Amino acid sequence: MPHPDEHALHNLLRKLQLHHPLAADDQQAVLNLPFKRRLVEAGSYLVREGDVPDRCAVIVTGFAYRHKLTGDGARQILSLHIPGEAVDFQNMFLEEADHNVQMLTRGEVAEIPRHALEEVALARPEVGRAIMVTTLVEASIFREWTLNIGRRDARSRIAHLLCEFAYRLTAQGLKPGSDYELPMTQEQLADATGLTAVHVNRVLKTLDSEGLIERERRFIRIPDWDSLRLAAGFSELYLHLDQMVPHSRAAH
Amino acid sequence: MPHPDEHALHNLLRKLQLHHPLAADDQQAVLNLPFKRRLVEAGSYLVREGDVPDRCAVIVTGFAYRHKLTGDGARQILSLHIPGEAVDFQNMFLEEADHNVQMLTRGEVAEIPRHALEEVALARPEVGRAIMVTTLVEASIFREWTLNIGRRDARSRIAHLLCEFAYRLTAQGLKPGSDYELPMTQEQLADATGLTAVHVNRVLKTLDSEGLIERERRFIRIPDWDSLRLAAGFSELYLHLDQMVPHSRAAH
DNA sequence: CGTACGTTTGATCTTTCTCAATAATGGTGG
DNA sequence: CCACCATTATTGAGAAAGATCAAACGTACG
Repeated sequence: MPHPDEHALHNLLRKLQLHHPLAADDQQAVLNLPFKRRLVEAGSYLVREGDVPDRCAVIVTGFAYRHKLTGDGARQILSLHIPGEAVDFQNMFLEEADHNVQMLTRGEVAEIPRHALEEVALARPEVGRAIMVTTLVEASIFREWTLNIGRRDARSRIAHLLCEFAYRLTAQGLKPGSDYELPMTQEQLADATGLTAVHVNRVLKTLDSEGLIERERRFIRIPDWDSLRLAAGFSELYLHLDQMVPHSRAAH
Repeated sequence: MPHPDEHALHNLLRKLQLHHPLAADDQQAVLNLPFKRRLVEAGSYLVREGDVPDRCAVIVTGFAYRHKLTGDGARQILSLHIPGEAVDFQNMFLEEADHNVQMLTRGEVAEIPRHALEEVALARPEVGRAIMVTTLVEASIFREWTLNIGRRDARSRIAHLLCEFAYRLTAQGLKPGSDYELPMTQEQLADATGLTAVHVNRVLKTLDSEGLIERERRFIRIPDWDSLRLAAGFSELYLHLDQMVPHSRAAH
């Protein structure tokens, strides 16, 4: 939950500046963007394949995921999204959405009209660039997921996803402690890693018994960050968090 | 081979306009970009992980691929690139390349200084938008590959890659006939699909014996486009080739 | 407090991988 | 043009990771 009187786009600004710091007036321009707050249930769609995007949803609270389906109805989750992230940069300049974005949990989004966003991006080159950079970082994460699914075994894949999520939460200032909630069912975890739910369950148990993670409901605690990183083959360079305090240091 | 007196950036312009048509003066601005031609051997690197990008390579002739490696040295090919494609849009606005781009074949590239490209993108919003759109389409292809590797079986994966390559060649005007050369070893095909070379070989033979493809060296002929599409679960929407003549119609 | 959803577990099956050997192919120097 | 070498393609046999099927167990929430 954000502080009640905190600006709904504060998190978006934070996210943009993770990759491209902005001057005070550019910051203000982002915060001045028009938007409409909307409460959304778990499972509700923020974007549907085939939609013509006319607005851009920013997550204020809650979590979302991007996915697409094969002709046979198999689902692949393509990315996870946390508060502060704009889920429509990927679609905004295209005619038609090529995938779905759905809420993982209940939450709140701020919807910014597309034209307002385009106007600011054009009038303020540094804001435009911040959007571009943020979009490119997302593409970098897509690539890492392809590597993860294509070339790592089940144990590493899941460990990698757990590392990435923790890292991104920390970067966004959303993870004060050494544990966090991973707001996904094992079925969703399976669809994110190209596995089956049954196998995900077994791998989670293995990671648990190996002492790499501790689980309580969907809360994950990572007792030894370096061991999990090793198991995952995780390297955070692809997140392009240049100006960040490294997670491992923050955790000590 | 391009016509000898054809402009080296002609193909880039064509590619950009596949997704976002440009006015005459914007077109001219693209063609006026400064560049240096360079001959490159098969296997030479256009981008290396860790590079600070200061120029953007456009493929004039030949083919390239994008890839990254796990800590254990396993390679995942992330995308294929054909003449006219700019290989560095993904890195240009980031501090540091997070993956490699390597030539698949011998060929020629035109290297455009980064600052010149940024200047044009800024001075000419429509060119900037064309670059943005092209980059987003690339991201869409990354997502389709994740789906392909995560949720399709080996046969569909390979069929899908064959469909995509044919489609993109056609869109770029590089495939006049009903066959094409797929300039990859089976090992590279394996790294692109998350399989092993041995299994790729077996699947290719299966596709061949099923009559879905005919092979002669690395030339692929697709006798019945619709059957291969079906086997692949291929739908071209993710390529965002809005203004294109559909391949199936062009093939009739 | 019951129902739907999510998790856990076992048994068995299948795809794909691994290892290993052989056969083509293409390019190179003589 | 030919012989040679390195790379790539093909094939077989056996192993393994992960999928499938099925059932039981938890637990959140209306």
